[in-house]
Amino acid sequence: MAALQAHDWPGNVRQLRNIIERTIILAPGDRVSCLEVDLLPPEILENQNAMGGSTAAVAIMGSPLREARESFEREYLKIQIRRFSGNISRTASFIGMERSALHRKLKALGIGEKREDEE
Amino acid sequence: MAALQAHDWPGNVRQLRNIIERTIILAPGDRVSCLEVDLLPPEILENQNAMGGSTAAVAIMGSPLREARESFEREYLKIQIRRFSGNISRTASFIGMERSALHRKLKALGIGEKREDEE
DNA sequence: ATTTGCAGCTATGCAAGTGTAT
DNA sequence: AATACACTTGCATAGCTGCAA
Repeated sequence: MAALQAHDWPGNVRQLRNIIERTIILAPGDRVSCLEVDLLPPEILENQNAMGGSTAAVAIMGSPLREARESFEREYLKIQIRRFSGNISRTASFIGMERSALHRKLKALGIGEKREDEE
Repeated sequence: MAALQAHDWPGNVRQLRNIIERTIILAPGDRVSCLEVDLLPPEILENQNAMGGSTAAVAIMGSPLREARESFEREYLKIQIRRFSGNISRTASFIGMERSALHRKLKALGIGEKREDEE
C-alpha cells in the first residue's frame, strides 16, 4: 500500500488498476496472484529508492509531515544514543542539543520507556 | 567515515584501529588496501540497517539533529510534491499543512529553486 | 501559486535543583 | 566530600504554523 501511495498517479484511476492487474498476472509461478512490493514495476518504485528503500522508510512517506518527522527523529535519536552506549550527556553534545532539551524530547517521543536491549 | 562514526566504540581506540586494519587486510584482491563501506564487518554496519541503509541515510546520522531533520524534511517534501505532480495545494492538504506554511518551508529549505526534472 | 502580517503554540537554551552511584 | 550523570522544571526567547488578506 505504502509503495503504491508513494507514487504519483497523474492520469485517471485506470493506470493504477492496470499496474495492479499486470503485477498480479506477471507474478512468478510460486507466488501466483500475489501483490507485493518487490513485484511492482520499477517505475512505481522510484520514490522508494530516493529514500532508504526499506519498507519502514516508504511507510513514512504515507504519513503527514508531523508524524513522519517524529518517526525520523525517533529513529535518529535511538541510533545516536545507542552509539554513545546510552550516555545522554555525550549524545546531547554530539547532536548539538542541551541535555535537558534532549530529555524532554525523549520523553515526548516515548523513548526510554521499554528497553529493547542495551545497558 | 559516516559508517564508522555511526558506531559505538565502547572500549578504547584500539578497537577502531583493529577494525580498520582488518578491513583493509581482508579486502578482496581487486581492491587491495581498500577501506570502503561495503567492506566493513557486519557488526559495524548494524546502525545502517536500522536506517534505510543508503549512504545518504547513514551520512545523516553523523550530523547534528538540526541538520539531520532538515535533510529528512527536504527529501520528504520533494517526494511528496513529485507525487502530486508539483501541485502544492494537494501536497499541503495531504501532509496536513497549510499551503502558505508549505510555501514558507519550501523557501526555507531551498526547494523549488533549481529544478532537476519535472514540469 | 506565492507572500506577508499577526497571534498563538511549540521547541530550545539557560539556569537551578534533586537524586543516585562511584 | 567530590565527580559524573540522569532526570525535572521555570522562564524568556526564537521558531513554526494557522488564519486572513
